Amino acid sequence: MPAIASPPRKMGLRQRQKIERQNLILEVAQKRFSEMGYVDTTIESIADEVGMSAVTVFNYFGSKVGLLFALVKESDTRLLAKLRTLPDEGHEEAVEAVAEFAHIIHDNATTYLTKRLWRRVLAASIVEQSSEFRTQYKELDLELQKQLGHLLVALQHSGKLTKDAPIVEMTETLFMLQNSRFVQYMSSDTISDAEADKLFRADASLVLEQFSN
Amino acid sequence: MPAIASPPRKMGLRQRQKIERQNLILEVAQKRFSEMGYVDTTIESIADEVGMSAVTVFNYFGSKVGLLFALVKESDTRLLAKLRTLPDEGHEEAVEAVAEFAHIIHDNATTYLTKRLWRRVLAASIVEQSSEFRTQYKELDLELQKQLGHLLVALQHSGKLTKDAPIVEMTETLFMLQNSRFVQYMSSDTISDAEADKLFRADASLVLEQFSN
DNA sequence: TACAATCATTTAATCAATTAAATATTTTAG
DNA sequence: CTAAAATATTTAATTGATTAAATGATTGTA
Repeated sequence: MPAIASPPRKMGLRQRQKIERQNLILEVAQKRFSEMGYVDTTIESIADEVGMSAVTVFNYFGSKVGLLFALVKESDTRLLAKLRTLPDEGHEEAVEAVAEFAHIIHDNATTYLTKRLWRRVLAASIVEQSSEFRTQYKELDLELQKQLGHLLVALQHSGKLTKDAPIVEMTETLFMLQNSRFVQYMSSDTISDAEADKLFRADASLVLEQFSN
Repeated sequence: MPAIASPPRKMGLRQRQKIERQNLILEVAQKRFSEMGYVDTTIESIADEVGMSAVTVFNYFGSKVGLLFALVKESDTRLLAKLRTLPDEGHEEAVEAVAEFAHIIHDNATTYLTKRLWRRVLAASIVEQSSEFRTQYKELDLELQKQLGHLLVALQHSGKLTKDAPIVEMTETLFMLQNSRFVQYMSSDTISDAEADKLFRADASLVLEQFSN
């Protein structure tokens, strides 16, 4: 996996090194977290591999979950890029389109982090009261929901949804459903992609059907 | 808050003491967790108050979250008792009935544990891979979903829902929604009961409306 | 170039959960 | 009633994240 940002020129040595080091840490963290799992990866072991002290890693990312969240941030960036192209494509059915939306999210998520790591992320996003994590996570959710909203509007314009469909409420409810199916999917080691997809389609049908053409 | 079980007679001293001690620990844990929060309550401080060693507490409940989950179990027992009486009462509307179902869950939950503690519980239920916690939590969910199913069937029988309503799918989807609104409610310190209620009603309407009489 | 102010990194300490080893209590069989 | 077996409890490590104190490097300025 590639580093996030390349160090821009015209920057003090300090800044340059900082970014380089951060990327290095992220790379190693991603590898070790994925291979060994979150708990069995000590910050020290990461620090050792990149050749600095554990406290330095700590200083960069604030805490162990901070490090994990930094990884999530990378995955988010990519996800949003992919999603923004979605409403343009023509879809046969409203349910199709919404299922595709969900699929992109799942696909992006599992490509970058393991299910076990996602569980950590989800747990942390619930529990870390104030701190930036929860905020950061909320913002992503909000952005995703907005994208889903765009999608529904596009579907309405292309006549796949009726004129009187309550877009705002549907967006809200569908997003909730997508979200909880995501959690369900990540929480289970046995559920297949196909099953997860099927479950969400059933949800979406119940909500969309009455306003579909 | 009362102890869960009273020590039955005709039981070795050991068994007797065990139950007494467990209850004592639970009582103190409940108090300290609620007052100080989960992180700022050390097992040691609980042990001190009940006059035993920290390791003993550990032995009884396996781990710190184990102790928290033991508290949840108590709350579950009460919840199920309350819910089982629900389908009997007559309801004006399907949405009403389902909203009441959700309300009972929220009410019971907040009566017994603080929101902050619930976040810990939710997080742990996601993250504790195999171990009994996840299993235990799943079982409760299953039982709750079953109750919701009963409720929908009752609504159908009393003519509040149409004959052709797909009960199974609706139960599944509504339960997912209820669950995620619960998480949302617990995750936010600012959202009011009324707001949470309103959000879930909107969800439920979207699902139920087309099959309501 | 030199030097003070900043910022980074490291080494040393803390703190709390968990685990292991040692000790004590109950139970049970004779 | 008593000693071995079974079970509980405690005291003594261990471990790993986080924090504090000390050390080192870089930058901006005269």
